[in-house]
Amino acid sequence: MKNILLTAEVAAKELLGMQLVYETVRGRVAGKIVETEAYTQIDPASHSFRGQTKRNAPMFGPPGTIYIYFTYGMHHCLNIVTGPEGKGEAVLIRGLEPIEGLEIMRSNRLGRPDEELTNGPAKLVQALGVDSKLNGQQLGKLLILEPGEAPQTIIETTRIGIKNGAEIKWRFYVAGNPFVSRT
DNA sequence: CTATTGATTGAT
DNA sequence: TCAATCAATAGG
Repeated sequence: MKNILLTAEVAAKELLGMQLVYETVRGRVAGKIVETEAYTQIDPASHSFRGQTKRNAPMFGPPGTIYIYFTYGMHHCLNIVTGPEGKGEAVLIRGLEPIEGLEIMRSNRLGRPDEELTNGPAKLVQALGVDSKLNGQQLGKLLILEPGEAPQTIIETTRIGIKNGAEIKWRFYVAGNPFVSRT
């Protein structure tokens, strides 16, 4: 898994087009990654900016560590740790194109049309049915990264929902894909 | 645009 | 201890 050994900024682009697969008791749920954001320790918007704490400890783990955090009192977001262990870098997964397990995703997000199953960081966590029990675990067991086709055009722009570091263009998405959270 | 919701953080 | 903040979403 060479891609997650790279710095977060590069890995975020490499992850676009790859498949995220979650093995559940109800079946396989999978989607293509179409939107990501990079966060590093020198980045004022990153959870790791002020050093390691109990909450962000998984970000300082080895590459391929899963970091799932709880925010706004109601949402979970999924990150994949990149770079060497101890660097505090990760890539936030913001958008997925559903591939497998559509029935499971729909049941996890009742009342939502298919286009709104996975077009946002907290939405895709809910659709996959990912549990905070995975926080701190390694990729490759329940949650798996599988190779895919690199997208033709990648758009680079500013990240969403942050104040500090807002000018840094570390949001990446597949041009024209309907499962990108915003345009 | 606002309400929602609770853990985390930094200031008293 | 208390108040502000927060990598978001849904509904009007």
